[in-house]
Amino acid sequence: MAQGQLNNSTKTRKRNFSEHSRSSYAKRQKLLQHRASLPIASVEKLLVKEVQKHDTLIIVGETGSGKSTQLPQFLYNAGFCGNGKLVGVTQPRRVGTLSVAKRVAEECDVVLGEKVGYSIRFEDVTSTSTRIKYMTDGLLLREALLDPYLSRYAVIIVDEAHERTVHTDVLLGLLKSVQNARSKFGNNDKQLEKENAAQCFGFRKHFQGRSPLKLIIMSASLDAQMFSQYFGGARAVHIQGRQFPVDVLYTYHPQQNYLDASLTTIFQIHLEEDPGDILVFLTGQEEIESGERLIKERLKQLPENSKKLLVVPIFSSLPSERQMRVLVPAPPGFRKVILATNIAETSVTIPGIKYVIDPGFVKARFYDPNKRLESLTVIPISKAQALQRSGRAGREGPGKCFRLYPENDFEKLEDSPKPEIKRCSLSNIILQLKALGVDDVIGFDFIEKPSRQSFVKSLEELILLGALTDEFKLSNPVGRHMACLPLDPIYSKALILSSEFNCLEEMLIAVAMLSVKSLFYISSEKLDEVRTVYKCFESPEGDHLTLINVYRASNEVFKKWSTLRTEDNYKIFRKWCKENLIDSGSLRHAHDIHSQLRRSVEQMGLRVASCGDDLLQFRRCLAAAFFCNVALKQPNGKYRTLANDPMNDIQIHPCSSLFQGKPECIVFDELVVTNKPYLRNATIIDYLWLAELAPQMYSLEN
DNA sequence: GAGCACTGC
Repeated sequence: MAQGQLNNSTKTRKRNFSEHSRSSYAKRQKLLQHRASLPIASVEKLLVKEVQKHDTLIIVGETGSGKSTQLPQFLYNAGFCGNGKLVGVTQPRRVGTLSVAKRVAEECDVVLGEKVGYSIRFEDVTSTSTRIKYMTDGLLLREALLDPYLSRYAVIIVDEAHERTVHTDVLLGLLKSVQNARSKFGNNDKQLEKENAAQCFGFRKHFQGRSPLKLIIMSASLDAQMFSQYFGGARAVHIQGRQFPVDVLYTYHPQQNYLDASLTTIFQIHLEEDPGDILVFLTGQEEIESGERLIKERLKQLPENSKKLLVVPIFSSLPSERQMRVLVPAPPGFRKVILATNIAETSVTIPGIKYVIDPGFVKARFYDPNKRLESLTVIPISKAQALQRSGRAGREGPGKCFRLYPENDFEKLEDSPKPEIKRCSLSNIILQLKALGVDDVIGFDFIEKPSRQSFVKSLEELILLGALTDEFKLSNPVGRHMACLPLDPIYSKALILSSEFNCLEEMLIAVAMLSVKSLFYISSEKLDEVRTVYKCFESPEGDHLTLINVYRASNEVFKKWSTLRTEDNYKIFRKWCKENLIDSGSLRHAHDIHSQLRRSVEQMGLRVASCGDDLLQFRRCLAAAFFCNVALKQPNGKYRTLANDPMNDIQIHPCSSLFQGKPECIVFDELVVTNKPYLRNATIIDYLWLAELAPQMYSLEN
């Protein structure tokens, strides 16, 4: 696929060269000028020297320093890619990866996929000539499963490390041990080779990985100290950024109602301050939608000849076309006010912002391993987030940030948010580490270690699922197969089991659909409409079957487009989605996941068969895999989970097809607390199946 | 009878 793209682009370039040569020359001059003006440009030699001198380097680069685009080029030019080795750069997000790679390819004047390439899930735009490779951190982790010493890389740069995603944290630990092992091989110590070979499976094939690995961690300032300590006192270098000054203003008193205070501030800015757009950080969809309504009401009360204000919302579950609206400049005479979640902190950069309003809160997810319970809670932001938010006002010129809390409250904030690894289930991480040859996962060198209880609960789950033996070893073939699939262990188990239940075809669809969040875009106005449409797909036996119905209904129009990618076929697909109030991006994503999973299970030699109308088989298979997620109806009509720390009085989520029917016994996908605890994506099972299908957890006497 | 930040393989 990458090859095809390469050829195409090369042809296009040749054909258009004469027409575009003049404008592309000008564009290139501009690019080079921009490069030379970056703060990092003046320290190129110094940086290269530091990398040559130290195996690990922490680079603290402020926004606008050019570190992500320039440093890899410096290293390439300094000869770090000798012997066909690569400079790898990891990023936490797909879009970021792609856009930096594009930019660098332009700067190097090469076709993307040649010297400069990128690799993200579903898209590998690299070739044998690629030397600078941008990728998501999760993908490099997957790569480590195949090549435990990451022997192709001379340098690995971990960008945005301060965001502390699970992938980044695991990657840091892994890179530390790979670096250690590779420098030891450099000393040619046979005994150590043997020891390490025992630790990392697949080692014998990878003898090339003997040269030392250079490691560069790029971070924001507040966390540099911690990274340096973690890497044994590694040297930290600071690079100047290029930001405009931002005036930070605080309130005198804490605000009771921050939404109300935000509105007051919006109008104050709108009526009294110079032109420039406003960015307001709120916590969720509901808050943003009511904020939008309230602003429009207040606007009506302003005198007719007042300045105009355009309200634009943005949050992740908004379909991407509507998200794009924030990038469009306000029409003449209008000031734009953007109501955003923390999507605008890192994922989306909005041009034209001069004013930021920061109430100081964020919605965060937490996980309770004992109850297997996720919760979404509004909490105060950290200092790092507050700085990130105010920085959004100074990208194009001097700006102002209004923090809706007193200055001494700022001092009380945590430095950084709690890293994700302390807020999620460890089951998947443990499985990955085991597959990488890390036997003692609790002893793994995490930069911050999750709680012991969290390890214990996930280890228990993996043993119950049959992924680990009673001696905590990865089982063969079940555990190995599960580790190969890019899924949560329960989903992987469901796929593996379903080939025995003759319903792998159905389970592939169900798992792909469960992996995609927010398939239906639901704004508060369209609520009833969504219900009516959803009814056509609804299965009385539960949501898993409903999801399968949606997928199958879309299959015809999707297949038509995916086999012949014409604009017309795409329109037909989009029209179908629109009519059924489904987010086309999400559905497309589900189809992509489905085909990736299908390839994987076929490679494992599993038999892809359909159970046809025998849906009992499918539900029995769900019970056999999701036995940790079973709930029983209580006399009061609410539900009780059967985990070892059970929870009472939970409701099936009202969007479920089982919400009204209230069956006796269900399996569910998630237990989430928002305003109340809810069970999401439920399907009816028979309680009596459990003793037969999951005897490891349900013996007959219980 | 309800709406859930953000990512990723």
